[in-house]
Amino acid sequence: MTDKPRYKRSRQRERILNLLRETDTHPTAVWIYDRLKPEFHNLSMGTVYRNLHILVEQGLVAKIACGSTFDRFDGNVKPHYHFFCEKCGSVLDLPLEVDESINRKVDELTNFVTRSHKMDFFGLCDQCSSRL
Amino acid sequence: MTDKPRYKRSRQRERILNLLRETDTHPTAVWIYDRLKPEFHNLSMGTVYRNLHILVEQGLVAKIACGSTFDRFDGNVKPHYHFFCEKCGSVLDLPLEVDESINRKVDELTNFVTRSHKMDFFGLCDQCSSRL
DNA sequence: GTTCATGCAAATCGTTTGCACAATG
DNA sequence: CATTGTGCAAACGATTTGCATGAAC
Repeated sequence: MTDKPRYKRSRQRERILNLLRETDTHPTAVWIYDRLKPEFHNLSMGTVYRNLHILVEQGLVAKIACGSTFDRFDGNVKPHYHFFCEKCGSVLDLPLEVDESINRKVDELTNFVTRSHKMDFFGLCDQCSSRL
Repeated sequence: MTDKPRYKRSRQRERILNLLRETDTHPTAVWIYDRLKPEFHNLSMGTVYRNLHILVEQGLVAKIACGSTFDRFDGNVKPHYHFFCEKCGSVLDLPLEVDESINRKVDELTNFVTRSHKMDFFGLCDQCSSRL
């Protein structure tokens, strides 16, 4: 067994975290890469992914699994629900309150031990629905 | 523009559908492939994926996007929620009623037009929680 | 100076696709 | 016979990893 790593600071990781905290667009790894490339002109996708993984592990960033194609990342780790626009593909935060009590409801109906849940909504966003 | 295809019957596709209807384990493409390989000894993953895609398009099968790694498929197309065991990885159906009214609630709180939602629960399944 | 992070390229994994041939209607 | 389905292998896209070098502590 190897010891758990004690992470050292890295300019790249700090910028990735800042970037994620500055936006609410739930960026992809390439989006982050493209944004940071001018700043770190030798940046590689490996570095982006490695740091995203560390940030998720540290609980500073959330990974959003949307479909099976690619991941998005969220600098907002407070529990909240997402809306996926089926037309433009954007991912938006919902002002809907997170209902933690529903976890207990599942426990009552089953023999499972529920730790969390997530809820995703699908449809047309603000912009796309007004352009119909 | 090409015309929409008029699907012909295929023994492979019929077996895939039956297989999915006979199980509630939400199989992956490889699982289906492995099951059907003895029956069709020249079966290829391409055929499995192509047929799964057609079945989804026909509304006979649902694709379950879990995480970003691989897909699972569900022969039960009636709306229902899923439970993902974080220990053994199994995916289970929940006897929780699907709350369609929550879509309208999102519409009231936003300017979006919500067509559907999905809810996934995470924790320990029956078997895994009793073995602690 | 030991450990962790980086950049690069190659590898991996699930899935998709082009093509020649077989099966369906 | 016109069209769709199959098997095979190659291609794909997102992500991961091995390795030598560089930065952090």
